[in-house]
Amino acid sequence: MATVRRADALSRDRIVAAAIEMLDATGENGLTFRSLAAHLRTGPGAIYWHVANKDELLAAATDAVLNRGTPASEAGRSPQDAIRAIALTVYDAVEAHPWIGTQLVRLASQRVVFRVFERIGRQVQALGVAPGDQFNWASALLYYMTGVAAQNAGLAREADPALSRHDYFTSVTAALDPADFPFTSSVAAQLETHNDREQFLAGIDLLLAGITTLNDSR
Amino acid sequence: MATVRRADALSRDRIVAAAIEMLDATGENGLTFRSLAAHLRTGPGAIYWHVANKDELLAAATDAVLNRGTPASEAGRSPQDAIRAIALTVYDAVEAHPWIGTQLVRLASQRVVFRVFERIGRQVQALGVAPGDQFNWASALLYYMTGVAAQNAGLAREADPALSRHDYFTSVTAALDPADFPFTSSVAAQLETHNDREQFLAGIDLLLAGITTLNDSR
DNA sequence: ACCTGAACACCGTTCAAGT
DNA sequence: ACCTGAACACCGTTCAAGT
Repeated sequence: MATVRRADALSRDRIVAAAIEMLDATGENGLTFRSLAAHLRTGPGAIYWHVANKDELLAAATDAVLNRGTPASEAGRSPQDAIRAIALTVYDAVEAHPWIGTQLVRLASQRVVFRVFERIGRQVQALGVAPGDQFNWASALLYYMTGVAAQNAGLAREADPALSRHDYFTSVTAALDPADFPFTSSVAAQLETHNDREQFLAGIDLLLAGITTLNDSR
Repeated sequence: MATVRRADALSRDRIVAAAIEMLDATGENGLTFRSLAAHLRTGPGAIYWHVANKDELLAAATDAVLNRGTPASEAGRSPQDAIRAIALTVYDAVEAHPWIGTQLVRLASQRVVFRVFERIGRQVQALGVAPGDQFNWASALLYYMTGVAAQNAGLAREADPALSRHDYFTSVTAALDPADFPFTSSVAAQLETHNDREQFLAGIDLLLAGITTLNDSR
């Protein structure tokens, strides 16, 4: 016999879903056990019956967001395209839920991170990379992805959300002395339209080009 | 006439130095305005006379640590070697002070980050990279570096400090089902000695190889 | 000008008491 | 078994009062 529950009973899933909603709406700083409990029309203590602590809650929310939808099958495309697709999945998830960027770097979320690592690693193998390089190069791809994610999350958390990243970059660089920052200033001056997603992919392509080159020369 | 001060008077520099000391000794979670004030034999309010808030204090501490010592001159070496040296400067600073890793991704520290970006960018220019690629490729190098830094900082903050990262990797992967994680498991099995610093450099070399290859093909 | 430390407005987490 | 909400042990930050 299944346990009888009130229709509005709490559950781990409902709590995680509500947490995601609040994180998306009010950012990382907007989620507290008190605000979450109020949202769920209960007391803060109730949440602890279903979730061990805030770290676990954030990890569960990250996990849920990254595993939404069916993971695109890697069949039928080149390993390079598969890696690009995996990378964009993560990128787009961070774009939609900036707070994940912070979580990917936390201990409680390492299970999710290893899932991405595994998918990347298989494609690195499919590229015919020598066994001795597989770990390093799969790691490089992952570090790059989490690096972008963490930066984006950091800015989303603290910068004015009304500012695009393009605006942000130009406003920060405008404060720099061009005499001390010739490269940054020259680059900022050229910058008309700057697409962050394309820039992210350019980095992935750089790593893929490196893998191809170094792999052939060994 | 210079202002007369007690020998043990507070100053921004003394506060930042004490903060670095405490961050190194007790980690990111060990630094509070109360503990810092106690260390300085004063009240928490006193610190606010010299420092706007905790974000500014952490940014100042990060700035101080990354700018210690004379920045190695880039003269006389190849751009590739110069980039490796810049990357290792950051890596070693994070190794010695793991808490910087978290800061490099925060808004208050962007000034320091742009200093690194500038140094990398000049070397990217020295490599003869086409203007249209300079921004993307310098960014890729920076994102990779901060990605590694943030991961290391995350683990240092939360994992058992007695565990080496090698131990950590094997303990996490041991909990994964080899059937679901064939790549991760195979890689973990091969892993005898795993040098994090060398792995970091392998990623930099991958990016450098990519730059050389893509640059020649355009 | 600079310092003190009590007080304010929060946190995450616990736990006795309820149903 | 599950929920409630007051209470505990903290935070960062402010500010009247001191020197």
